[in-house]
Parts: sequence; C-alpha cells; structure tokens
Amino acid sequence: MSRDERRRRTEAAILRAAREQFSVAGYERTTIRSVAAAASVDPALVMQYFGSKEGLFAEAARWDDDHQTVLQASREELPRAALADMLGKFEGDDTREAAVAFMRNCLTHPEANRIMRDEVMCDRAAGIAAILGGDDAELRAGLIGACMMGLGLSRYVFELPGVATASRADLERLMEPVLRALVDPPA
Amino acid sequence: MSRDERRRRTEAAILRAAREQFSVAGYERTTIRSVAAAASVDPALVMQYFGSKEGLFAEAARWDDDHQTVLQASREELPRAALADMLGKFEGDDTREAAVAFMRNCLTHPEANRIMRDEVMCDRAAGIAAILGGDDAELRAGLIGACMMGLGLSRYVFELPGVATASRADLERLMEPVLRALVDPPA
DNA sequence: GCGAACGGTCAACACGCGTAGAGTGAGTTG
DNA sequence: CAACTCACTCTACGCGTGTTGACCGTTCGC
Repeated sequence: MSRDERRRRTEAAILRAAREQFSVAGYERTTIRSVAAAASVDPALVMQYFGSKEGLFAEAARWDDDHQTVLQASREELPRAALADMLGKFEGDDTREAAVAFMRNCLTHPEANRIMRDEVMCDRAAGIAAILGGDDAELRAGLIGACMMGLGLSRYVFELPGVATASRADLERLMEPVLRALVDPPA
Repeated sequence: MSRDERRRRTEAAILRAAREQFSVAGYERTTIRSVAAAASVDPALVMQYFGSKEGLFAEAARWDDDHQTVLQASREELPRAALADMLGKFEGDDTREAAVAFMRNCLTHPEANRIMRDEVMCDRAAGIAAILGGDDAELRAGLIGACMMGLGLSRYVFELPGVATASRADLERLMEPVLRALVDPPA
C-alpha cells in the first residue's frame, strides 16, 4: 500500500471512530485514547493529524450549512424545502454521523453551541423571516426553526420510537401542515 | 443565626450556584470546585451535603414530571394544555434554572438523557397518542413532543432573539394552530 | 542504494479533577 | 460550664486526561 493511501485510510478510520463516539457519548465523555483505540492507533497519532481534541471534533462534527436551498424557496414551497433540507443533512452514513455528532453536542460544546445558535438558527431565521413577511415574521421564522430542530433531535439524536422509524413520506405529510400554520397563520 | 438555618442557607447557596453553572456551562464543564467557590464554601462541603457530583446534579437539575395536566385534556384542549405545561416548567427563578440545567444536559448527560427520552418524551407520547387516536397517533404524538421540545430549547436554552423575547400570548396564538395540525391532520 | 521524509509508536509530563479523612471552632444541650 | 454535636475547612491522594518530544521502520525521491 502506498504511503499516502495508508495515511488517508488511517485518518479516515480515526475520523470514523471519532464521529461514532462524539455522536453517542458526547464531546467530554469521548477521549483521545478511546478514539485511538477504536481506530487501532496510538493516541499521539490523533494529535499529530488533528492538532488537538478540539481540532478532531471540528473535523468530525460537521453541519453542512447551505442556506440556499431553503432561502430560495417561495412562501408556498418553504415548508417542503425546510423539511427536505433538514432531513437531507442525515443522508449518507458519514454525513449522518457527522450531523448527529454536531447535534448531540450543540447544547454543551461551546463552539457547536455557537454555530447552532448563531449560524444555523439565527441567520436562517432572518432569511426565512424575509420570505414570510408580516408583523410576526421573525418570531414565526424562529418557531419554524424550533420545530425543525425538535424534529431532528427526536428522530436522529433521541431516536424516539415513532419518529425515528417513520418514513420520510409520512414525516413530510404530517409536518408540512405544521410548518404551513407558521407560514400562513390563521386569522 | 441558628445552626440549621445556617445549614439550610449554605445548602441553598450551593444549589443555586450549581443550577447556575450546570445550566450555563453544562455538567462536564462545571466543577465541584467552581460551584463551591461561587457559593463561598469549601469543595468538601459540597461532597458532604450531596454525596457526589452526580448527586448534586440530580438535586439541581430537575424536571417536574406531572403528565396529568396534559393527559387529562381532551383533543380540543390538548394544544393549549401542552403549551401551558411546557411554558409552566420555566416559571419561577429556581424552577426555571433547574429546568434549563436539565434541558442543557439532556443530550450529553446519561441520566438526564434517559429521563428526557424515556420519561418525558416516550411515556408522554404514549399518553397523547391515546388521546389522539387514529392510525398515525403515535407518530403524531411524537411530533407534538418534538415541536414542544424545539420550542423549549429555542426559548430557554438557546434563547433565540425572536422566540425568547416573545410574549406568552403570542407564543400560544402562533403555536396552537401548529399543534392542532398534528391533532387533526388535514385530509 | 542512500538519505530524507513521513507514518506510526513509546514513555512520560503536568494538570485538574472528584473524592476522602482528619481536624477546628462555634452553637447546642444537659 | 462541660460535653457534645455539627457546619465547615485543610490537606492530600489517586487517577485519567490532553498533550509532547524522542524514537523506530518503511517508503519515497534522487
């Protein structure tokens, strides 16, 4: 095996082990040592590749932050777009585990918390509010974000029986009217 | 000052400091030492009163779990009851900070996570499903819980600008139709 | 083929943590 | 006032952590 292929593989193995542990046990409870052990590697190598535990976490717990999909939607399309965007973050094994690792730690890890609050929730809410318009636009946009976050947590982090096993179609069918109630609040 | 009044006061001071730190920094990042310092007390005293860090956390981070209010509601009343129940958990300074401490750690602290998942979400969803009836009852109940959790987190843990500052009346006015869309899903 | 480069390991350090046990001094009780 | 209780403090232990720098052995460029 060539040298840099070997490098790429072990780096990927470390990353996989890190994602797994960060997403299950959380940042503080996963140790460099346990990640290294799971990747069959020396702890010092993890440091060499990722600089620090924070660096490893930043690399392992990612949240693809493309606001475009949602923010280019019309009022009419917004509910489905928001749902598709949220559920799409969890497609593909690595993507999914990276997203779960991020979500699991977004309440307690300072940097993940900052990103979730400022970049994911606030920025997006501002954009959605612009699409919505009206007096309560900002609040309604915030509540849309709140419901989507609740859905993501229930389905992928808590894995609640009903919500985690539901089909995507059922989720869209039931949640679309929910979001619409915030897009076009009844008089 | 009498001896046991003094005792009660320092115990309360420790508990207040613990709630404050658990709710802001999370379980792992608050130390017995820092809590003791904030309460102007020796770390060993915290151990003497609460047994262990886990014991202190269990005492400080509480979630009043009365399912009655919600589960005695009719289909018609359920949205308002669920909202009132959720918002009610955060009334009163101590109650509020205890609830925030619990929520902040419900993704990463094993015991808080277990309680949130099994007792708060699952048990309640089962009860709500019984009220709802119909094919998707369990899923719809789960989604109601998901939205309520998202609301609680956004308002009290993340303190998102729009959601945290909204009046209770606005919240009820906007969220009631949201929940109703899950109670009576449109054909 | 030889020296550099690099993937990978080993042993160790310094630190902060939860926790334990002996000690102290003021309030309580007979 | 003496004996005692109990809130509270001091000191220290043991452990696991993130992190470091010196060290091997293979692979690459010349």
